Amino acid sequence: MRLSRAFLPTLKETPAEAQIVSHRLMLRAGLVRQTSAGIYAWLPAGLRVLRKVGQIVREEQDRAGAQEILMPTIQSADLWRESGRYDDYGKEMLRITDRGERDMLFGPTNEEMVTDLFKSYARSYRDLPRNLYHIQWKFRDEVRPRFGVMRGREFLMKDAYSFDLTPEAAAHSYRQMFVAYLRTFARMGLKAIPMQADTGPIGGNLSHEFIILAETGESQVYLHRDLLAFDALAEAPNYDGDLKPLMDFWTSRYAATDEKHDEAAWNAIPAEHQVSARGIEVGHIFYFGTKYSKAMGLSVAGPDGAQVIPEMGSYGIGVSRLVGALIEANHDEAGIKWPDAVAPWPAVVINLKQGDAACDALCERMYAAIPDALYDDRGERAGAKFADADLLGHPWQVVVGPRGAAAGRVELKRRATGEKLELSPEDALAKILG
RNA sequence: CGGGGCGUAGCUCAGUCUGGUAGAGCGCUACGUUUGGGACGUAGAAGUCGCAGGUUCGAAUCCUGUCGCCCCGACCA
Repeated sequence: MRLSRAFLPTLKETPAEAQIVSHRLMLRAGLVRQTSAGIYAWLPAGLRVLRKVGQIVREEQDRAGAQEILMPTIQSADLWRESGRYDDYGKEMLRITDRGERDMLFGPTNEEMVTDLFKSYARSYRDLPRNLYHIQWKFRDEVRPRFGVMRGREFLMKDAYSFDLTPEAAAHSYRQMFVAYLRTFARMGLKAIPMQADTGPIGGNLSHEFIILAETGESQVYLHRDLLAFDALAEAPNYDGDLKPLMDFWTSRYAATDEKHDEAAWNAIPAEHQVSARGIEVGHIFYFGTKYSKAMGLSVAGPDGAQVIPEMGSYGIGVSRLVGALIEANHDEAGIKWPDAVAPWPAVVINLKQGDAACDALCERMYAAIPDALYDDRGERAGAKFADADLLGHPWQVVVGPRGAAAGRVELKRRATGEKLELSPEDALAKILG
């Protein structure tokens, strides 16, 4: 994409409504535009990130054996009356009436719908286990939206729903998602720590929140320092095998949010291993048994012919929230520092002197050689281009000036570290593409 | 939902107390000079002062209502 033709409206000053750093940078870098409280339009750069995040989520869900579907945003109130949640949900649910005076709603989540959907087809235990997910916009009419896309009213979420014959099988499905989540966040360059969460009426220990550490996090969290050194991508998991050892490993150190914090267990940890910080919840998984399957009349024939009510779990990842969270975790004074995996563009080629034949030629050559690169071919001054490049946070900046072009050299800057190298075009390409 | 604050040019804001018919910086357009970290000069374009009533000879300014947005708290992926 040539910047001279791109819809990439960057701002020098921060709009007054933005308080936290990710919100400020998302507005300044032209990633999103607020259209109402907690509702955002995604501009080209932001949409690219949103899609990359979603794609990583999708790949890891598929790898773990979940299957993608796409359910509607608008749901019938009748579905929610079956589970009893229509009255329970309160004003957070956006209720709509259609032209036929039917009660509808903009879905805040999809347990009812997916259970009803699955019920239409599942007949026998042979139809289990199954895990269905979708990545869809949700709406929760928050009393007080804030923090930009991290706490919006409309948000993009991946939600998966597992159906199993027995609690033991459901626990396996749960572990599959647990492991898939570790990999998903790690691939985005995030250290997401699983922390035990409230399980509601089911009990047990099958509910975890995945939390990343950031100064602007919404909740206080406590964890053992070892967890920060664990590598979620160290080995490719066998999703059909026994995942319990892996999950046990990840839950072997203390990690808790404020609500679940246990002072006694915390004090047992040597002070130098204690980490107390703010955290952002980016994922939440839980097992809830037959709550919805029972209420919605989902049952299948078991091996012995008797009807069995499937055990269910649900698994959420805040896809749009992650875009904000990624910025919270990767930025400096000048702007965003995108991890390679989610950057809107892998590199920007900065032409410091349009009209200089050698400069133009070398830029065109670099631009053509880097797949999906951005080319700053605007007639701006160098400082403006550098400032925009730092703000947009492209992982690599390929700076081509008249002196370097004449000598057959480019300057390669790594945004994450600030490291700058004078290289031949070939060596620069090797570093970027390597 | 309780408490507080703010709506004036694309963005950041001044002007409101003390009514007299709209300003600055940035951004934008044109031209010239510049050109490796958000240049300078000259000339321009751009606002029904959130909206609706009211008071007044006259309202961005005073009064009433209303809508929107933000912050703190309670709540939440």
